[in-house]
Parts: sequence; structure tokens; C-alpha cells
Amino acid sequence: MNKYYVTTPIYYPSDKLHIGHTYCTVAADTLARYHRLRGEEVMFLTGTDEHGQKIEDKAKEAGVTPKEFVDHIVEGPRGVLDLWKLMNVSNDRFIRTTDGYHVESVQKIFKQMYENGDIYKGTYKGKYCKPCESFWTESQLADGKCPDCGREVQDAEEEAYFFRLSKYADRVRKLLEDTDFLQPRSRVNEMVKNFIEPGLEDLCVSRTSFSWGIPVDFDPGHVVYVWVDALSNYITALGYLNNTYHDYDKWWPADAHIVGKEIVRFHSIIWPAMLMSLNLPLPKHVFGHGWLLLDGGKMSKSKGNVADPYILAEQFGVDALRFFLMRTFPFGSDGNFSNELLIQTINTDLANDLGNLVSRTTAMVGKYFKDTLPEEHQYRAEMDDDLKTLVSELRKQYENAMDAFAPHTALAEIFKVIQRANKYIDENAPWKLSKNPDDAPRLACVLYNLLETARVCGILLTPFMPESMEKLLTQIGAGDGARTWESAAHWGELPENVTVQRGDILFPRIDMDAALQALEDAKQAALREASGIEVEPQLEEKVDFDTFCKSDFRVVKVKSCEAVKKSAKLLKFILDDGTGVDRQILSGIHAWYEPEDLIGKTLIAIVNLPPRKMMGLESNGMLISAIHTEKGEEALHLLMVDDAIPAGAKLC
RNA sequence: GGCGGCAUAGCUCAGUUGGCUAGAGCAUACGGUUCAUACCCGUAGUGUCCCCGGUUCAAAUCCAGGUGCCGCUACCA
Repeated sequence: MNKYYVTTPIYYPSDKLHIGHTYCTVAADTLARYHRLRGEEVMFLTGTDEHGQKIEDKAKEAGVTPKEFVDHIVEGPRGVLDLWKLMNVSNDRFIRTTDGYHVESVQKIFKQMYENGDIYKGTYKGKYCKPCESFWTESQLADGKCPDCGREVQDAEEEAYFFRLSKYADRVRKLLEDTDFLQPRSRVNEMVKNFIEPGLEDLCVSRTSFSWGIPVDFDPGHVVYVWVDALSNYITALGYLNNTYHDYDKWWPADAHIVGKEIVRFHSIIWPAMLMSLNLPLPKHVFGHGWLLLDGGKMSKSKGNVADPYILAEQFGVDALRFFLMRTFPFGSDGNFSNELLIQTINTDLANDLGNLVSRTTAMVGKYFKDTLPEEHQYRAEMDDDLKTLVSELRKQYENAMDAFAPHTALAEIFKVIQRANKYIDENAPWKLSKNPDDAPRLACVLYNLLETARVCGILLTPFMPESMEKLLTQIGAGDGARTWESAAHWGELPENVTVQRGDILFPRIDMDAALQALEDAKQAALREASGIEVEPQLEEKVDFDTFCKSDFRVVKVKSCEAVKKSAKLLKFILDDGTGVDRQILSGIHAWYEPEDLIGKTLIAIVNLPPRKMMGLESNGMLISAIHTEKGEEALHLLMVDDAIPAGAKLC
């Protein structure tokens, strides 16, 4: 039996994943499902790369340990695992670089490379900022100064381990230039010109400047730096040098590493060199796909232009989103993502062409034949052969495209056939045939041909849209034998007297304007949640104008302010309210303000509340503040107004 | 700065090794149809193929130069 081992990169969980990660994983999933459909045994691996300075920093910021931090992003609500579950990703294994077996293997790999002389100890030159106690590389500096504090930095050296990447330059170059290892081909030139020709330098593979990493077990203080740690996942997940898994021999070398173009370098140069050093076989292919661009630019959190796969999948359906990603963008190049394009693609291809084809076909079988076709069919070559030939040749076209990492081409071929089928209905006008009972055998044949077309397309679309296509195949009455890869190459697998099972609409049409509005609302809500800012909902109940006017708001100036003894929260204010008589107000805001900072400020108070005693002191009114919740904590800001406003000015 | 990529219809993009009157889908207009999810089918277009030279019988395609956008630039995940 043929085997197929496919991987995604392991993603860096310093933030929630976005549509770009989803794109890559869905592509790998589609490939995995395609090979399973073909009857091959498949290993599909994905995971997360959880070490490094950035995560250490982010965890510190959040006040949790690095492990707690990544656990939350990986396993927490709407985390990585949830996302892949939502997207119906069929990975067989999930590796986290913090998993014990991976740590064990990486330490052994590191040691092995050290012992064979490919890893050696050296010094890593950089810049040091004394006040920050931070080590920076030349490229990290901001205008030649410390990016954190902006002060001068000085030359410094750090002890580090290096990998003899230079030693493998020639072999890697041959691999890239003389084989189809790296795809698409256009990336080869880029790698050779940019990196190999200028000369490969040895690579720093350990760090002492942070500790969130796999310790170098024979040299305390050093942790393994990203490359050896992350890239090794493709073999440690199979049990290489560990006892958790035992199928390295079965699966390695991988058939395809699917990666984004930004990490092609690591997968096509460093990773092969590492494997050469370990004397292991090389993966068969690395495919560098393009990026999804938003407004023509790279997606980034800071630009706030990240498309959230959760929102999109919830609104349009997982299969529709998966389909859109694979259908619209040539896999090797960048593509412009937009919500309009997404909706348009769903409406045109899925609702209008495919969904409606199935709907109208099964409806006619129901209407004209009470859901079951008669056995007698009248075939008419001059009318039917064009469609039949197209369908019969489809699997071959599809296979060629899929094997060439061109899922978008495979889908284009399928939709040509679907469009031809819709035209076929027009040409044969079944509604006219239905008027003459003598035409029943012809009508049955026309409808049968349409069901067969839908069947073959349904099978071939299964890797892209697993759930919807299962429904489709059920609706057209396809039994198990008529759903196989084998059957997709044969015309006539449905029984002549097939019975359809009309069901729900497969792909509902989407109202563009309403959907865009809903997306915008969801985005705003997510943004609020992400920033952790929540405000109290507005009151439904109306207050009449007279009642409102009874509240006497005044501008007041703080003459003195001190903490109330034995109280954690209360501050005692003596205020000038313009009457000439001091007003005393107590306010529970010590958690947010120190009394000395408030003296002299111009604030707002309501002055006609009945007096109230707190901690034995009388409070005559209330200072007005703005409150909201931020990251689960209450936040409060006193309303401070222009000091030019005189005390006692009335608000209305 | 260096290296690389991209530039084709209003929009998103195809255009293999130079050989059409430069294509497809969407959007637009008009016509047809009524089985179906207001869907499907047909017709109609529109282009300085970024600019300027060159090679050639022939250039969107190859070469040189220019413009614009993007990516990488090695220890950044």
C-alpha cells in the first residue's frame, strides 16, 4: 500500500492563529484527505513551536509561566486545537515542542551533531545594552541604539554553539538546483541567489540570553535555539530517538512539507543540512505556498487587518471557507483576500452552480419520477457524449493537478464540468420531456447523466469539503461503492433505478450586504474582546426629562484630599463648589488614585444627593467617574475638566 | 544598498518552450428559459498586455534600461 506523510509547519503560539495559518493547514489537510481517498495510508502531522524569547516575554507580560501561556493558546478556548477541530482538520498527530518526548529527542539530536563535529562552541558577536541587560543583534537595533530604551549599546560577545551549515552548502545547492525537492520552482532561484551564492555562514543554534527552551544537557545555561528544536519535530513526532512513537522507519522521509514562503529558507537549506549531518534521508518535497494578503499588504496584528477564521467559518460554514481558500488562490503565489471575494465565490460556485445543480436535478427526479428513476433509459450519443466524456476524463485531470500541488487547478477542472452540466440541462430541457409520457426513458437518461456528473464531482470534491460532499452523495443516492476513488473514473456506477434522497440545501446563497455587515459587527465585538475592554450595556428604561433635571451636577475644585484612615478604598475630598462653603465628599477610588495627585483638579460632582455617612464621616454628594472593565478588571477614571471652568458651574 | 518576485479588461487572475483577431470568472447590458437556492443558458462588449529601446518574419512572452508595488537580506518564530 502506498504511504503518504505530509506536514504543516509547527505554528508559533505567541498569538491566536489567523486565516493564513488556516490556509496552510487546510491545504495540507486537503492533500492528506486526497491521498486517503486514493486508498493510501496517510500520516498528517501538525503542531506548535512553543519555545523562544518572544513567548517568554509575552508570558511575563501576562503574569503567567511560559507553559501556562502556550497551554492557553494551544488548548484553551478558541485556541489552536479548537481551530483545527472547527476547520475539520484530520491530522493524525499533533506535536508540541514542549512535549517531553520531543525535548528528549532534541537533546539527543543536538548531542549527536555535537559529537560528530557539526556543532561546535564559538562566540556570537552582538551589541549589549547595560542598563537593560539585553543582548541585541545588529539588525535588532533601532538607529544603532537599544530598541528598548534607546541608549547606546556596546560590542559584546556571547558564548554559543554553531552548526556547520557552510559544510553542506554544495550538497544543498545540488539538491535545490538538480531535483524537484523545492517547489514551486521559482523559489529555487531565490534561495540560491540570496543565500547560497553569497556563501552560507554557520548557524547559531544555542542561546544563553533566555531560558525558555530545551536545555543543552551537557552545557547548563545554554538552550537549544529555534532551528534544531523546531525543524526536528518532523522526525521526533515519529519516534526518532524517543520511545513515545515507533514509526519513524515507516514514515520517514516525508512526502511533503507544506510551508509558507517566509520559511522556505529554513526548510530548503537548514533542514536538509541538518538531516545530512544526522545522515538521514531527505524529505521528498518542500512546497512553499504564497500568502493571503489583505488590502494588498501582509496581514499583521498591528495593522489590525487580520481575518479571523473563527468568525468566517461560523458565518459561512467550514466547508465553504475551506473551498474558498483552495479555489481562489493559486497555491504557489500570493492572493488578495477579501470578504467580498469570499462571499462571491461561495454564491457563484457553491450556491448557484454546484448546490443548485444538485437541487434542481434531485427535484426533477422527485417531481417526474417520485424520487426513483425507471430502469429504462434512452441514451442519445449526440446529446450526451460531450458531458459523459468530460466527466470520464475528469479524475485524470484532477489527479495531475493535485499531484502537482495545484489544488486550485483541480477545482477549476471540476467546475468546468459543473458548468457544462448546467448547460446540459438547458440543452435537453427536461421540463419539456416531462410533458410527453413517451419521452420518459429519455428523461430518465438525462437525469441519470446529471446524477452521475454530480457523483463524480462529489467524490473528487470530498477532500476539500468532506461534510458537504457526504451529504451530496447521500442526496443523489450514491451507495458506498459509488463513492470510491476507483468509481470516480467510471461512468455509470449509480444503479439505473437509483433513488434520490432530497435533503437540505447544501450551500445557501449569501446576502452580500447583510453578511458584510454581520462580519463588521463580529469584528468589532472580537476587537473589544481582544483588547479586553467591556462596557456596561446601556439602559433600556427611559428617564423623563424632569427627573433628569433634578440632578444637580456641578464643577468642583479639589482643595484638599486625603486617605480615610482604616479604609482601603476611601478618599476624603474637601471641595470648592462655588458656594463659599467647603463641601466634603467621600469617594471609594483609592485603588486608582493617590490623594496628593488630585489636589487642585477640576472635577464633576452631583451635589444634591442626601448626605450619607461612611466610616463615620459625612459625604455630601458623589464625584463622577467613567468606568469600564479591562481584561476582567474594573478600571476607573475621574472626570477631570478644564481648569478654566469656575467652581460651581452647573452642568446641563 | 544587495538579491528576488510581480505589473494583462472595472475587480480577481490565466496566458506552457516567442506563432491568433490577447483569454476566463465576477461585475455591467440585452435576450432566452422556468426544473432549481431570483437560479440556469446565450449574446455583447471594453485592453497603450506598466514605460522606453532592442533582437526577430513574428514579442504580453526573449534582452537592456526605467517606473511602481511586494518579499528576503542569515542568527528575526
